[in-house]
Amino acid sequence: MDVTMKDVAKLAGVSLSTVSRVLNDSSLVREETAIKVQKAVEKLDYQINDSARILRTNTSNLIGVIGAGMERPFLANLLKGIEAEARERGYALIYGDSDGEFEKEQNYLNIMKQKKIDGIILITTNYYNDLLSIVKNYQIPVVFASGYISDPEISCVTADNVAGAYDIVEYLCQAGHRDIAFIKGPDLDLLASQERLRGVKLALRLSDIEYDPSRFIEGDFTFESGYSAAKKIINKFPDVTAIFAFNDEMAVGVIRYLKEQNIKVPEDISVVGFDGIELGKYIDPALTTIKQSGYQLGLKSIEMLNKIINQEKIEDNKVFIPHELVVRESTNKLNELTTNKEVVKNNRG
Amino acid sequence: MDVTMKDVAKLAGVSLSTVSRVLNDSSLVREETAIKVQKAVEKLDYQINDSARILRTNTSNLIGVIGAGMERPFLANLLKGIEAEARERGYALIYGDSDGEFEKEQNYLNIMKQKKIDGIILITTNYYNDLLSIVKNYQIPVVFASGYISDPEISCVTADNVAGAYDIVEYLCQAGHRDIAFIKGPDLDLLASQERLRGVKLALRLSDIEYDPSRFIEGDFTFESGYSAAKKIINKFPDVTAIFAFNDEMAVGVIRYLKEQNIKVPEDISVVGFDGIELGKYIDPALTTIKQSGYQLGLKSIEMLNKIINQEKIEDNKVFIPHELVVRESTNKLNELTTNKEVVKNNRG
DNA sequence: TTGTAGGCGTTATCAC
DNA sequence: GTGATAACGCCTACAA
Repeated sequence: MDVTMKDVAKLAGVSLSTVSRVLNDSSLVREETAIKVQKAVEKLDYQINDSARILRTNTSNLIGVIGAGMERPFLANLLKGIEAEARERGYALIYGDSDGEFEKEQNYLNIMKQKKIDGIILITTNYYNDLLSIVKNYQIPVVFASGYISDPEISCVTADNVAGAYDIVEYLCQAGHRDIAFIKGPDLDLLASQERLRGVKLALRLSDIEYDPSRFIEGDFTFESGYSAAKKIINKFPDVTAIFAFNDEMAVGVIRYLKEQNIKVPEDISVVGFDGIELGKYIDPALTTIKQSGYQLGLKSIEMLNKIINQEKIEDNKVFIPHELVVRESTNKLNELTTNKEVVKNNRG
Repeated sequence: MDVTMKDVAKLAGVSLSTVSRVLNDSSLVREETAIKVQKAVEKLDYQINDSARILRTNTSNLIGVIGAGMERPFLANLLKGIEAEARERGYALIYGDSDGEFEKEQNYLNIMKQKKIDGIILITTNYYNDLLSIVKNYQIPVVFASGYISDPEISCVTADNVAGAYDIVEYLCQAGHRDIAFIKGPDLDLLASQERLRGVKLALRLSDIEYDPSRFIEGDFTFESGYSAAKKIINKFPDVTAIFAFNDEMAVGVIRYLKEQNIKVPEDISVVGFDGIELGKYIDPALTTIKQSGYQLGLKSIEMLNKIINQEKIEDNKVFIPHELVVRESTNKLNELTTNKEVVKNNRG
């Protein structure tokens, strides 16, 4: 069996409670005694038994994360940010992937409840409404990190997808593009993709361009889906001058397809993405996109969750992280030569 | 307070022990009673208190994962594979990023021990020897998933980095390249990068090419480091005909730099990577590389760990996952035209 | 300032 | 088949 407090107490020649006090930095213990205990702890390499502590205190310093498709670069960085900030604040992470299936989400939620997690970060986009009612019922502090949740009781941290999509479409329109095609996320995605869609519609309306649903091809945020969506677009709408893929990976797929067809980017068709993943700087042509920081998103999510757990006052439970339009090489003004400069426009925060 | 077994027992009109038996599928309980209990469980939406169970049984169904740089596509897929297979086998995951720092690794190891994890997957490459001695001392089942560990007591699952690197260098040599430059991983990486280096040396020797250490530039597996390493290479060795970056992201960085210098890939310089991430198919030119499946690696790691935990017999505690040379567009034979076909050569495993 | 004792929610060992 | 009851290791009144 492992070393327990009892062993430490015996070695230090004090009682159990004294050991406990020392371990919990209770001030009411003589320095001399504390040192004795510390020495015993080190000598025995004592490690607290977390289960016993949790059982007793009902608080675990454990945060649950339920996500889906976290291998996408943007989300991988989100997870990294979550982990770093959670560690910083003394939480450990228990992580589950739902594959976007409600049953798995539900399942993880139960497991996490059983483990008495202090709070939970949800990154799912499909069945979030069902999830919310479970979470509310369980009374677990929760922060959504994958989109805007209108329910006033629920906290969320997210990029402003509506504004971001608006910005980049406006940019295209101002560059003279009117014949634009779009690659959405999965129709099951009720958050980011829907929000970006709203931003697009808004920008189109203000530029006096008719909204044509048939110009929105469904993708699934992978390279491959961008590639095949591009094929459909080129076949159905040979006159497009610009394509907006709702994330960078799909935009990369688009660019690949266009190259194979000897269609020049940006001379023939401009291509833009969303997210601003690192890769976008290195493909050719470098990708014009809306940049947001997944890492930052993760960090802010934990920050907010921590406040909720500690019942601190929260000014606003809907938080937007900054985004910016980054113009690189994959876009140009209609009937103009390409400019290769990287320009940062419109940095909101 | 939450619903406990006591509440269930009361509602079902049975004793605590009976409830426990039902929950643990003990056969020695009358069907009738079992149903009564089940109903009470559902009615109260009873969830077991995991801490109490762990405290009592000393087994947690929890697997710890300590990694670093997990946002890299290959490793993100590894994590995905780990998660999927762990879930499948009834484990939950507790995940920590060490940033490649020994102190953080050590710290997570302690936290995980306190949580009574059943086993641990280590994906770190720097201080693994120090980690190993701690893990051994803690007597926790462990599987390494980031390289070959020679210690016969330690299990590992990994791609055959030596053979993979050998294969791709041999391929370059057979295509007539003798003037090759290399971009290693960080010198701190004592596993994958070192192993690939060994494979390279072997292939060079067999092709009768002198090993010149100055032709090995240190990178850190990022796009950016590939980009800047390429710059150094072109300046120092203007006559190279091929560059082998030790992972795909760096290879993408190389290709970007070469394009900016109007150096044609593969006509002027062939470029190869390692890992076979999805992206490699979509950049232009598509990347020749050694492909291995991170997902598969994760899956096999959990499979092995599960066996160790259950004290099942293990035939071989060193497992290699398959790799294959995938020839795409970024390489050609010296003094020949590019071929654009994707060819799978040498699928071992 | 320190020690004693009860209980957190389970499981396991006894009896019945 | 079922039911008491004693741990598991820790925290926390309360007592000293």
